Order: sequence, then C-alpha cells, then structure tokens
Amino acid sequence: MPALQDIDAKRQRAPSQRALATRKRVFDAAERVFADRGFDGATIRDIAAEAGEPVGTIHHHGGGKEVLFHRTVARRAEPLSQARRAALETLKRDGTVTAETLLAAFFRPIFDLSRDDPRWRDYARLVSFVSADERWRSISAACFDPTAELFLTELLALRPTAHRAEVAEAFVFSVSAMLALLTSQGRIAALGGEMRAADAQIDHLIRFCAAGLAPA
Amino acid sequence: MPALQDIDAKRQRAPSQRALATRKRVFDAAERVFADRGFDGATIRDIAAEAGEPVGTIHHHGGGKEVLFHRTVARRAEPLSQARRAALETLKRDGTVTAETLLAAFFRPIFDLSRDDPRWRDYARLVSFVSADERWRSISAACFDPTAELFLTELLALRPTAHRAEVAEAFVFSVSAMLALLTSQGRIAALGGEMRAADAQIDHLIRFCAAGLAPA
DNA sequence: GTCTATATGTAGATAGAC
DNA sequence: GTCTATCTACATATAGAC
Repeated sequence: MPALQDIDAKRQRAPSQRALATRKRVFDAAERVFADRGFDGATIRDIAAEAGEPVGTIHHHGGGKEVLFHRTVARRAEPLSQARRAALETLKRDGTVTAETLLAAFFRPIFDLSRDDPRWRDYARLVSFVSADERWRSISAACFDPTAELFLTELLALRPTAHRAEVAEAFVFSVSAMLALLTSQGRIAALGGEMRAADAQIDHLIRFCAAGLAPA
Repeated sequence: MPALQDIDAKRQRAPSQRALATRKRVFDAAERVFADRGFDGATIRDIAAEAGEPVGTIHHHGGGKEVLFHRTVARRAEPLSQARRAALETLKRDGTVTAETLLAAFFRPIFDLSRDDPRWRDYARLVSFVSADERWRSISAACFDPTAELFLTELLALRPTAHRAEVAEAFVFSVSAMLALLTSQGRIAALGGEMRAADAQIDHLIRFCAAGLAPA
C-alpha cells in the first residue's frame, strides 16, 4: 500500500474551484459506497456511478482504491478528533471531569454531526468497517488512537488503582457499543420492537458505559 | 440469494465417509478464509487452496459462494446456541438468575469453546463480520436472535420497570463488547500496553456489561 | 483536469471426463 | 464425488486524446 503522505506530497499548486468540487464529489461518493459495502465489496465503478464521474476521475483524485479508502477515512477523522478534544478541554477547564462526562465528550460529537449532516452517518458506518477488520488497524491507529489516548489518560486518572490494560479494555468495550448504536439499529429493532428516540439511546449508551467504567 | 433449505433439500442419501471428510475440510477452510477477509475479500480459490481441494469441489459442497457463507455461519450456530441455552437452564433450575450470571451464561460458551478449539476463534471473527454488516441481518436473525430473545426475556424480568427497547439496546451493547473482546485484541494492546490473561478479560467483560445493565 | 478506450488480471461458475 | 479445463463477466489500472 502506498503511503498516504507520498501521494499527498505530489500535489503541486492550488487546484481550481471546479477541480475541488469534483474532488469533493468523488470522496462523498466513495464514503457512501465504502460505508454500504466495505472495502472489498465496493468497486471503483460503483463509486464513479455514485459520483456521476467517469472511472478515470476516481483514480485521478483517489490515487488507487486502497489509497482512496485510506483518504476517505482520514478526511473526516481530523474534524471529529478536534470536536472530541474541544469537548475534553471544556471539561478540564470547568473541572467537571467524570467517567460520564468523559464518555459524553467522546461520544456526542459524532452523533451531533450525524444529526446535522447525513454524510456523517455514512462515515460512522465506514469507521465501523475499519474498526471491525484487523487489516485496517494501521488506519484506525493513525486516525483515532492519538485522541483515544487522551481520553484513556483521563479515565486512568479517575481510577488510580486500576491497571492501564483494564481501562483500555473498558474503553474498547465502550467504543464498540458506540459503533453498535450507530450501525445496529436493525438488530435493536428486531429485538426491542418499537425504537426509542435517538437522544434517549445516546443517554443510555453513556450511562451504560459509565457504569461499566466505575470502580468494581 | 438461494434459500438454504432448498439446497439442503436436494441432498439425497447418506454420503460416504470420504465425502463427509471432504465436506468438513471445505467448511473448515471456508471458515478460516471468510474470518480473515470477510465475504467479499474471500475468494473460492482461496478457500480451495486452504482446503487442499480443487475449485469445483468447493462449489459442489458449498453450493455457490453466498450459500457457502450462509452455511458456514449456520454450521456452528446450533451447538453454540445449545450451550448458551443449557447454561441458562442451569441458572433457572438453581434459582441464581442475575444480570451477571445471565451474561456469563451467554458469553462464556464461545470463549470456552475457543480455548479448546482454535476453529471457534475463527468462527468468532466470522460472526463479527456478520454482525457488523446489515447485509447479513437475515443470517444473524436466523442463527442468533431466537436464543437472544430467551436471554432478553430473562433480563426484562430482572428489570420490570424498564422498556423492552431499552433492554434490547443494552443487550446489543453487551454483544458488541463481547465481539470486540474476541476480535480487537490488537487495539486493546495498542492502547493498553501489556495484555491481561484471557480469564481476567472475560470476567471484566461480564462485570462491565452487568454494571451497565443494572437499573439506573 | 477530464474523459474514452483499452490492457491485464482474476473473479464465480459450470461442463464433462473420470 | 472428484477434478480439469474453460466460459463469461467484471475488477483495477493506465495510456493518451482533448
């Protein structure tokens, strides 16, 4: 797999408005198609059709399927991480750091963004594919682990007697529950009958994980 | 997708010992390859190579890629579900039903089986792919939801004031945490440094989810 | 940058000898 | 049931005109 930086380094000067718009269409389409079918199930042709662009254009902006996938995941990782870090900073400034507020700071941004823009919901499903497959470990390590470390450090400070490994497990459980809420509405509906409002589900997610994180 | 029953109905009479052994090699290989690469990433040729059988044999026993996938998931679903139901029956007979013992009855069988036979670990990764992709909702509904219903009923009895939808959410969070523990050892290691013994992790998983399931 | 045409590989599936 | 050979389709990728 070509390294992402090498490809990005090749770009020379400011592209035109039109080129930027094309580029955005390509990545929005890639996001939808990868989110629907995963990396192997998606095809460049599907993405081209979804974008309304010829196949060659997808390669031109994407740089090959694997790099396109990597870039598509990376594109929204920075704004998402910044929202999470900003929420964390607010907690620390106000001195309101608890397991519950920490989890809320980590979880809420992607739900809030999803409410305003449906493309964030596609992105959430894409992240779920990335998280579920060890093959993309390097992508999630690069995109998400640095911010996860910050939250893990805070959680450790709340539980000074716990081992780091144990808190890491609890954090991974929590993130998997978050992704399940974002992607498994079908299963929740099948088991639970009628669905609850999104806000009630998110509050529940936070309570569920905060209870699990509390000292035994 | 051809219905599973239609294919199974075509089988005529008791196959030879040799044929049964070949069939088993095919499904064991399919399990490993599908667990590694998911449905779309796997190829019939990969499976044939893994099984040490010619490509035609995979089609003969598998009945096409999609049916082979479905059958591979279904093959171990019944023994797993029976182990879970048996553990549940023991709890009810002994009158020791709590959130913690219920989760242990649901979670422990697959970890116990994995310890004795590494193919169950492949199966766990396969189930994780099935759970993560709404496209296979009908497979997990057929293979796992009936037993999940039994446990959900017991959890509801423990929390008579909670809505069914809320308990269903908590159950889905719990199952996703279980799958994360089975499949995300890489991420746990990356965040947590040194790894803990499997038993400590499983006890932690049960405590984590039981705490989340307790009344608010 | 954009788009058409095409090169090259490999996928799933099957026919038919054994 | 098993295995070889092959059919057909479609994948990624690129070359080169505009």
